[in-house]
Amino acid sequence: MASTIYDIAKQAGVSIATVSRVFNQSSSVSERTRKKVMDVAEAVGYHPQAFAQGLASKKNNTIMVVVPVISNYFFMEVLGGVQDKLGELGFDLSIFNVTAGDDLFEQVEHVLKRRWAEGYLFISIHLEDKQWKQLTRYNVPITLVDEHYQEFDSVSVDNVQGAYRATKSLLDKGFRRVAMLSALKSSKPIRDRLVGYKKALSEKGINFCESLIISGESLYRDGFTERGGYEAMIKMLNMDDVPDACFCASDIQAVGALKAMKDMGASMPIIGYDDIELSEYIGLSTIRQPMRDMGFYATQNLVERMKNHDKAISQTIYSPELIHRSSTD
Amino acid sequence: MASTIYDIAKQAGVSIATVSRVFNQSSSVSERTRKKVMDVAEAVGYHPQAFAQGLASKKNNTIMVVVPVISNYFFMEVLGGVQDKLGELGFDLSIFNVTAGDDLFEQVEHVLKRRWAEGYLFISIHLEDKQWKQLTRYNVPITLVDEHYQEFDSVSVDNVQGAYRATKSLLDKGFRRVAMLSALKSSKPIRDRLVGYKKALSEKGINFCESLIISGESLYRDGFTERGGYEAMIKMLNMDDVPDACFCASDIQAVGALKAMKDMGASMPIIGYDDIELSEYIGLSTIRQPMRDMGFYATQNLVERMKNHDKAISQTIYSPELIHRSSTD
DNA sequence: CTGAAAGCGCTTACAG
DNA sequence: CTGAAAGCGCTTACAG
Repeated sequence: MASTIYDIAKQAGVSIATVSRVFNQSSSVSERTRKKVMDVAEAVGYHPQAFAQGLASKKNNTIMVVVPVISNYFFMEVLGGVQDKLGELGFDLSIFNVTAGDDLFEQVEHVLKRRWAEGYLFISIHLEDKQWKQLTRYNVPITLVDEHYQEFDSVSVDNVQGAYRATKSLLDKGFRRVAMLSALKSSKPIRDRLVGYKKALSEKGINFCESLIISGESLYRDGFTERGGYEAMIKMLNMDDVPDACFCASDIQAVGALKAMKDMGASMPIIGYDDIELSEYIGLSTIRQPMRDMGFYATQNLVERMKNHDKAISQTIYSPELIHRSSTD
Repeated sequence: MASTIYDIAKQAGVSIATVSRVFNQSSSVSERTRKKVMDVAEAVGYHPQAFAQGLASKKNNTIMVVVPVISNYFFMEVLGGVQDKLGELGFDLSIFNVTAGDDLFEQVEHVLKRRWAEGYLFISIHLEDKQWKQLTRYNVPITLVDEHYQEFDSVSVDNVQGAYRATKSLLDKGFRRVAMLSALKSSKPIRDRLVGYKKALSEKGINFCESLIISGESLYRDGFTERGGYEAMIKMLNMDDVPDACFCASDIQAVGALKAMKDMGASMPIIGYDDIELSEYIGLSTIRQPMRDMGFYATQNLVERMKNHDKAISQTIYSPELIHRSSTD
């Protein structure tokens, strides 16, 4: 049977308030009392219980991360940054994984209502403005990562800019028929990246051609998978008029695309998006999103807001960086 | 101000016990009463609060996963499986990330003491038998993944066997100087895999040679990184007597090794370990660990134990499978 | 089927 | 610096 604050209090000959104070550093307790309490606590292996502390203090020292799916390179990297910061600050991490089938907004509201955490980090959760607006009434610290809404702090990367740079880098090399290896068309990153792609084309006076936007059939993880990239590239190589070069919506899709080219004995310059750790090792040119930094900074920002609810809202937008490697040589 | 069970009770004209019952499905409440309560609850957006439920019921519907580091392919895959199962069962997921610098056992005890969860999944947490033994006194459901101790349920893969098969596959092809691209020597997986490697050698009557066990310098994540593999392969290629073939302790290291070979204009058959999703796409031969299944099954097992503390302890050991791809052709 | 009441293990003004 | 006491928002026998 685990011991409670009452057991410790009795054994140490003090009140439960004192025991509580000892475990909450801050308050004043004489060194002698503190030691007495700690000795007893250690002897029986006592530790305050998270529930009870949470109920009584309305704090639980927990940050909740809400993501679409954990097993994805982008989230993995962002989470790495989140953890680095959280470890530093001594907060606990909880993860809520929204499921694909059900209503996203409902799930998000559910998380907020249950009040599991003191602060929430929403990673790649895309809602409509009026839905975000509704969430403001929960009046709880929220930081958005890879999304943007004016009433919450956010940390994101300019997707339009990134896609623009990627596409432009290909056009600058003289390629004219530049395809975009896409994914689920309705997804936010795809929509933004398509805009950047078009922008680069039009700047060069090249007409946009719908048939050059190609995606695979498998829509698991919205198509941001090796398989999605593989399928799309196969399609591309089977076109009557094969594209000259290709901008891939993510590095992981580019990995699949590379395999497809190999299997088909074809070759074409391609550039990815993300710069996952792996890309350096397979020589993939790409657009770098500072994923780890985003997670790190977003967490820091969130904790600051938790301490000061009235601080001005900050929108941090990273500039994506073009990374040249052999895949576009 | 969020509403409580009292507000709902008052507005619905019932007792708080009844409101509580409505939210706990199980108990009997007349359809009329239930509806009345639900209507009010919905109107004000009421939801029971996790803390209070936890305190009162000693349950919190949460499973805690304890891992060394999230941002790692192996854990990511295992976590994917955990999530699949958890979603199905309606449990919440919490993650505790043990930090590298501090005492592992202390951290693990800390997690258990705080009683955050109803069940714990320890992934790749390696302790000594007597330490595991000590944890049994917490008397809480624990399932081990990628580790083994007789008093807890566990799900693991036979590392000795896997390394043996990998090495043997190379020897069977006629290679004699087969190196092992290693990582932190003191880590459990490395120790086990070394045993399998040696076993395969001795079976063929080949002497074990210490100088063929090579690892990189960077020990971030115990050396299980692209960089670790890269550095090790560079060393290998610079040896006076370059090995004929190489068994890599993980796929991710193999990715680095492949790059090193390319950079050095060298080539050598290599086989990895894990079979991360990527491997198929880069043609890496490897030993498959069913990571997703392991996470899935371990979670199921844990939940079963949570429901029945007295069920017999089960040790599930998966057999690693040899996957042939082009890297060993 | 429903209510009154005790209790879960803490925190935190309020006094002293 | 320390204690008595109220309260956090629920659950759950116990009665009826």
